[in-house]
Amino acid sequence: MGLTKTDLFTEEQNEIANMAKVLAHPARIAILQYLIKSEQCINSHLVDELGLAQATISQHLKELKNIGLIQGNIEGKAMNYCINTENWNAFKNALGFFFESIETKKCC
Amino acid sequence: MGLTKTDLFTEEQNEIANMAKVLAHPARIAILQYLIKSEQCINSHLVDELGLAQATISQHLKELKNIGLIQGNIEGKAMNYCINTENWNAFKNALGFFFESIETKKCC
DNA sequence: AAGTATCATCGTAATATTGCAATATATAAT
DNA sequence: ATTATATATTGCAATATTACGATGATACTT
Repeated sequence: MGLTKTDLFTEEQNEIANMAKVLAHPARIAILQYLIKSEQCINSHLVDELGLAQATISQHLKELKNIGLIQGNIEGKAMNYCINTENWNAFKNALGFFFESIETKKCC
Repeated sequence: MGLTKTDLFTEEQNEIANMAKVLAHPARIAILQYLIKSEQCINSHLVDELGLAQATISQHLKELKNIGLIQGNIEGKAMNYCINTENWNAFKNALGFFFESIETKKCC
């Protein structure tokens, strides 16, 4: 079916899954790493850097922007994307909280 | 096309994406949270807990097992799944490292 | 042995994601 | 105004993911 039954799960569970989904593609990881490294960039740089078509990269950027991990500012005919630090930290904390929630106990 | 071009990216980028992909479904988050809470469980408990079909849950458990986040031990006719603490920590560190890699700088 | 319980696998249907060419839009340069 | 540059959007083809019924495999029960 391909249709996730989100109504079966808590809001928290759906949110964590949605955050993870945005990170679930190497191109988006590469974009984020490039943004982190260069502090800012424009789409055209990424086309050379990643080797994907311009349309594809634009699509990945859109997803990153939708979830709030990056933000874009128009600069002439170019587009300056950069990390949204506030949301980046929110992501880090949410996923960090999830991973910390385990108390190391014995198991089977 | 639906086919990720993994050869364009570094091994690290593909690994992070693959880790995120496993977390990118609320059912798998729910399973992990349930495992954390109850220390162990069997498939049949999860069917009651989650409201998904047994086949579906078995499929999600397989993905979690493949990536190493959980491990299963046969116990009679039941199956004891539990968190693989070692790999759990590896996940936590890898994603943590990724999120820490940013130095808070000014931006656009 | 026959029946029951638990979990995995297979086959299939439906939706989602990825990728790109073509096109649209907007600004800068000439 | 026309052309060039940079990015977004649209439409489409192909693969991936999700979900589940049916079936298979295994072990316990009687």
